[in-house]
Amino acid sequence: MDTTQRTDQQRSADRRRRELLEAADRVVLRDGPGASMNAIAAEAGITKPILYRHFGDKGGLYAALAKRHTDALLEALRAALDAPAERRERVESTLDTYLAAIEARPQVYRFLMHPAEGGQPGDQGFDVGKHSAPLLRRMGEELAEVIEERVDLGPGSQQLARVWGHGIVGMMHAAGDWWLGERPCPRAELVRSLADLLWGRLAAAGDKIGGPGF
Amino acid sequence: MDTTQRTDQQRSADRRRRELLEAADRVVLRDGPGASMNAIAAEAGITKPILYRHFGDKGGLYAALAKRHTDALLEALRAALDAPAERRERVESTLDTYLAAIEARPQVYRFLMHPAEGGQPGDQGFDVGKHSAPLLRRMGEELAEVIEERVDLGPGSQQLARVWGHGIVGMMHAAGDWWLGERPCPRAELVRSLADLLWGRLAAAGDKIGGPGF
DNA sequence: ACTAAGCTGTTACTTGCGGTAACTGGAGTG
DNA sequence: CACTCCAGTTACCGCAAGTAACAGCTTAGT
Repeated sequence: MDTTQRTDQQRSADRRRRELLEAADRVVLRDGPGASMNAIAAEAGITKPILYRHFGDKGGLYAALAKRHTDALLEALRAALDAPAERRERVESTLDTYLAAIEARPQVYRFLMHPAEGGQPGDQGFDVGKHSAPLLRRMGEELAEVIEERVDLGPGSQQLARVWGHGIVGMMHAAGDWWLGERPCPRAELVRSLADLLWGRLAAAGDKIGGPGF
Repeated sequence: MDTTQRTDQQRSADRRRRELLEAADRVVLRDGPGASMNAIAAEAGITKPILYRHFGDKGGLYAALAKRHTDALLEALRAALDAPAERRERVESTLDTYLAAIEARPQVYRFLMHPAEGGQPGDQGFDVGKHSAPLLRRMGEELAEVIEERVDLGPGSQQLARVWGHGIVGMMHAAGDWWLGERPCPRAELVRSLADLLWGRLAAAGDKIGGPGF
């Protein structure tokens, strides 16, 4: 027996797991994030307990599912973040990468960020909250690292970089979410507007009429 | 019959509704957002169907509950936003108001923003997603209005103001969420860091060592 | 005073989900 | 051939949302 056999089993288990995840992906993208375990199992051509053997509980499946997309997105963002270019260009490219991703696959995005939507009444969502947050947190932490590592911020730089990392990610996320819902302008314009904000245009702008402006 | 009688009934109904909401508030703050309708009804000293008569479904109760806190918070933010002071001071005051609010009542905050957490396995959360978003959206829109109304942004100012409104709110939210979880620094420092970010300090800072920084 | 609404409240039920226990059939190994 | 693993199944439990259908009290109409 042994190592070879074990690896064989493990391989087949891993393959199965991937198949299950792909099936789950299809269902979630079709039925929205409120898809039931039964539905996912049916799509995969099997029944519930198998899902539970592989993923523990619904949160586990959700986590595994989210991890795939999350990792892919983070990879893309890292690339944009590490590209050789000036800071402004790099910021814009990162923003654009993120926005292009959520624009290209809004279903995935809504699953990651706003699970437990789009269901009929009586719908109970996934095990929300433990997974959408992590994506934003991870993005924030990664951005913080890059900032701290490349930008000279003087004393207290680490703290500052983390605040900024999470703050910028939140800005990107909220603006992207709103933009995705209303599509008030082309992507490039949104990117430029956000970069302008980060570049201090709010502080530089003059007051409009009476009294001190915001 | 009629108006007088109706008003009487309506008054008593409204009072009842308020009592129910207060009971729901207590339960949600005690048990987390996963509280069951049964538990809420029990806290109010009555049983489920009454809740359903008053609020339609769980989403309705949730919405009503969220609206109270949301309105209160927005009121406070409006005050900070409209105070007579310079722009930077006003921005800091608004940030501080928001952060003070979530710091003072983190349970309420988590209920508004991250419902469907803190439950045991098998817990199905509230009807998430339809309510946490609205708060952020409303804040974003209000901020956008204030910006557009007071800051001179040249052509395309309305679009730009909305982008910034949602972006800034998202920044505040994400940074606040992270800060509330880790408490890495006093509130005042967070406020200053975020204001610095909005004031373009990221753009102004120099690169650290090799190559163009972020 | 008696009945008819109309309110608040109840108990008891249905439905549908997440999650689990216990059984079934087939493939490899002495 | 017996024995052990597995993938897989059916059938079930618990629990929460939501819904009848019924019970009592207050109030109005005649």
